[in-house]
Amino acid sequence: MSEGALPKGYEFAEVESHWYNHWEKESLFRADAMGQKLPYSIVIPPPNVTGQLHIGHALNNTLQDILCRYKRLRGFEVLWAPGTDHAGIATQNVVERQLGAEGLTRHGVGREAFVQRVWEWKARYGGIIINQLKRLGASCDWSRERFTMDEGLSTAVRQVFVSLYEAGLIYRGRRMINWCPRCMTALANIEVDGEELDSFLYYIRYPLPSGKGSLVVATTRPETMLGDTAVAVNPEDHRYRAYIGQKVILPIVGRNIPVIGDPYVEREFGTGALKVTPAHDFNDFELCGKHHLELVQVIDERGIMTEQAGRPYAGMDRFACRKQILKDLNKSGHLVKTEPYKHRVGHCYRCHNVVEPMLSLQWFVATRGLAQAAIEAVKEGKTRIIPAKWEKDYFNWLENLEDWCISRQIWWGHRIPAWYCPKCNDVIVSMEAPKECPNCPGAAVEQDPDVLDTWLSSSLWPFSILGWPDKTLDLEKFYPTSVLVTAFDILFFWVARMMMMGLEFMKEVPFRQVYVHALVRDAEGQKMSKSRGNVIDPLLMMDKYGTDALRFALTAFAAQGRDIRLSEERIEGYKHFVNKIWNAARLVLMNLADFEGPVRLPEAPAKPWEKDRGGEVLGLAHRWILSRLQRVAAETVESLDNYYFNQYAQVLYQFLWHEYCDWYLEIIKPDLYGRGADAGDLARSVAAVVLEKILILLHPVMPFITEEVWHRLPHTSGMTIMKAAFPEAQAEWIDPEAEEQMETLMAVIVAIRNIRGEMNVSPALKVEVACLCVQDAELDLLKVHQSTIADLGKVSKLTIAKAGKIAKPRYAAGAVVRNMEVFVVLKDILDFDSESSRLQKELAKLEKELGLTHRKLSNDDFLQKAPHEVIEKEREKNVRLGEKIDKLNRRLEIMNGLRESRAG
RNA sequence: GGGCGGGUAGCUCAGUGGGGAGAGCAUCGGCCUUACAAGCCGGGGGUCACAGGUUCGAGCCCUGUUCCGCCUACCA
Repeated sequence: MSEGALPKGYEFAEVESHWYNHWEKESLFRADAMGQKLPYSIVIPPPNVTGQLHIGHALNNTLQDILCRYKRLRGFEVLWAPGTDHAGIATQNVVERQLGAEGLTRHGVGREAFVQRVWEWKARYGGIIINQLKRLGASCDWSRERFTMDEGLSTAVRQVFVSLYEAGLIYRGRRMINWCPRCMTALANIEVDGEELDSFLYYIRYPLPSGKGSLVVATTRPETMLGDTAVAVNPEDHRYRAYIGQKVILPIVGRNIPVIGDPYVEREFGTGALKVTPAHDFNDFELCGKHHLELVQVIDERGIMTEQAGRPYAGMDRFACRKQILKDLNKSGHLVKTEPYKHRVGHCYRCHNVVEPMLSLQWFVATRGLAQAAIEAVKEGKTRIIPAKWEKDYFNWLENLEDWCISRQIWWGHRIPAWYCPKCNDVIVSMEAPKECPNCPGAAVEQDPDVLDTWLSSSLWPFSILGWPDKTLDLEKFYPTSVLVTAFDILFFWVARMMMMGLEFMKEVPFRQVYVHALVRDAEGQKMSKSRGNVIDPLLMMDKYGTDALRFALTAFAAQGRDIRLSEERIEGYKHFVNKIWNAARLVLMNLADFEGPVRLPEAPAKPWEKDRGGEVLGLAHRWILSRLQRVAAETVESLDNYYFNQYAQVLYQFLWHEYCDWYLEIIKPDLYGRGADAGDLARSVAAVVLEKILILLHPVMPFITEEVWHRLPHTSGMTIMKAAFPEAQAEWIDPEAEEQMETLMAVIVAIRNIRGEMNVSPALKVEVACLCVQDAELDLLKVHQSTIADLGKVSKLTIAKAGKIAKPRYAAGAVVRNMEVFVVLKDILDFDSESSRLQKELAKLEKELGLTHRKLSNDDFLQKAPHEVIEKEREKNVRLGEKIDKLNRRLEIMNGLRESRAG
């Protein structure tokens, strides 16, 4: 990858692996906690150790990488701290499946051996996602890579548990929780996904013992009737008021159960009568407490009907039982009717099985106080959520937060540091295992078999990854972190909990800002998922189009507050942009190959272009491109500082392609080829310098091609682009005059091309052009740049004259540009009809515009109330349009005259 | 039920203090012009969902309607 002319094609695969290895070898991602630079830090949202890089990761990490690379270029001490999450249930499930394939079960192999298996699995496959992140170009400091089950992080978890327990913020209690019968563990409320199901509402008759009358209840879960211990009605409901206090017979079972009154019951829903199953429903459990009802558990932890469900149901699967019950109720005439019904049913977020509400002894975090602090920190602006609309959801969630169930009945995870004495039943919570019960000398204690919710360890991530509970230099330098970059789907799972824990244990927010980015969806707006089969695999995309193209595509679509609809074609499209960069570089470097002189940009005095630089006066195109470069640099900073990633991508795309390539390089080609007046070094210097700056500006989003081309530039002498100086915008190079003049010049050229195109003149054919100017300034401008006009407009003979000094060419198509008239002479080929219709079309457009300005200017209210500048602008526009229209009208008259004379 | 976001060119979307409707892709026409056909040059295409309102002026602000998407909730 040496200097010199570039190969014809850009070989991204080779380049990407080469440079990534180089960066790692040179430790360019490593942060120095002792460094003097200002810190900028991000902790990665740790991917599951079982994870495969999906498109969401690709977006998330591309954005983080952009920020990190950008901040490095701007002189910050950047730490992007990476790692993976042990993902308790998910990982356990993966290894269980693996065991299953071998005909084994986790209970069969036993706890210790199973956990050993998981570690082996992790050693073997845990690095996959990390390598995929590297493939993406992620500039994480891998020397600081952590895993949530590392020794240090495990210590942090225990420390947190013990502290919260001692502070009374962790407690153990028997409560109603969500239970996954597949994973065989408790879940936190947030880990339950409500999925809408097409189901049925079943109406079941509960007769009165007297035989006279009955109550009909409506339910979606008929199998739970086996555990009913009451029927509830609304006490205000006159239909049922008389039943309150009486008993009804539970069909099939034959048990008498009371009818109770409670305002919780909705009169309008179903029949207005509700069957109460306290052991299997959150609300029914509430009623049970309030009305002192019995509690009958008919479904067990595996989702199997219990003995209490009675024959023949005991031992049946809960769904099989539902079918059987319906059959039986139907037979006995208790099933009144069945109607289709759509409702939401809780599913395990890991295995998607239907969860069961269950009464269970679990550990909880009391969240009220922690949540309050997390709310206040955002309200006080200590942490800013961007875009701000997410703050509302954040507040809302925290305000309604219930206690967090943190114990899981699985084996893979941080074991709960609680021990029980079988003799005195005391609970000992401590960092290390106690040798014996402190109350009962000699009594061995047993550790709680459960492990902690994965999200508990994740909630410590911003400080545990930096070494807490030790007082480390990393914590000192990099906590609080600068920003957390995440999708909204883990705002509550993770972000809110990090806020709570950070504030509790560090007494300081974990991050100054939270940037919430979009979700990547497919082209139809559907969430990407394997089951839908609509996933775009980022690895495949990198294989096909290169990492830079994928990153650029994601970035270009990362507008705030909107989901991304991604399709493969768009990624492919940005491969063209990568190609464009490569070819622009080829052109420049081709001409630098034999370039002896130093590549240099003149120093920037107050007005650099007014000084004679040893015979080299900076020409218009150079002044213009350098001026535009300053603005683009400023826009880059503005975009990235505000997380307008799409704007960042688009500004650079536009600048490189449509200004630098389409105009600047085209204009200086004669110089590069040694034919122009300004021949030589200056054009090469400016072209190379601007290219170099563009590469730096693009580097955050396209790290690979920028580094590769950078090294081919003659003056970078082996230095990495990662250590280049960021091209801060320099006001003294901003040159409004050059911008204005270039615009005029470009407008003239576009006018010529436009006529050629519309009149179907072959690009191979050079034409004669006349430009008639009113103003001296424009006349001079065109004269100075006549060779450029001739080159880019493909002009054989260019006449530039003061209006009125020469006659307007007769057999020509014309256009009005600013105060000038541009004519393309088409002596033999002019088609009067098409030219006249072209002019008419143009006229119609202008007249419509004129009508609008005219209406505004004849409106007194407008003249009185609008700001002066706006009125002035409108007046100028009015005059300009009027003149243009006059000219076109005259032109049209001539055209018509010519047509008649030719016809005659 | 509540909340949020969206409806702008054929498609996907920008439009971040109200003041001339934009881009990319697609499409059409013309070009192998020695960086690039993965390219160059040019063209066409929009009642900014609908209806009101505020304003001299609304894609943008307000109200209502409608369609789509998402999030949330204890009507079983």
